[in-house]
Amino acid sequence: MMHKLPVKDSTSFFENVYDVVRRIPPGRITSYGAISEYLGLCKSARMVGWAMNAAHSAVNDIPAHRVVNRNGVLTGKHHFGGSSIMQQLLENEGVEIENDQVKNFNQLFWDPREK
DNA sequence: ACTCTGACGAACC
DNA sequence: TGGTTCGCCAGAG
Repeated sequence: MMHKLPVKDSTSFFENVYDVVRRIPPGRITSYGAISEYLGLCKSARMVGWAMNAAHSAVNDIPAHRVVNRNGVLTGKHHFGGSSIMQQLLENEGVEIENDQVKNFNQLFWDPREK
């Protein structure tokens, strides 16, 4: 049978985003754009951030704090229930942050294609 | 069916 | 250098 696909299947871009984010190693960070590019949504980085917002509601252990924008700025920090929660989560992993921006962004950047 | 909204990013002025 | 506009497209109202 299976004439129809399940309501939500693994091809859902939500799942794809979550899967990538979950693979971000602690102490590393990546960008919305990198994820969207990796998923073939290259010009739809907004969708990634939007999926993350949905993930926030979900119970999943999604390290959303490891996803920042292309400049390494913690643009999503206000979605963690506090103004500095995201920053503290990152600092707790050894990521240095200054003025809401990740220091050594280029060095800590994790490319989804790495592994 | 339509309009508005976005945790982005790049182009444009 | 920096603010504005546009593209992207799925959800919500």
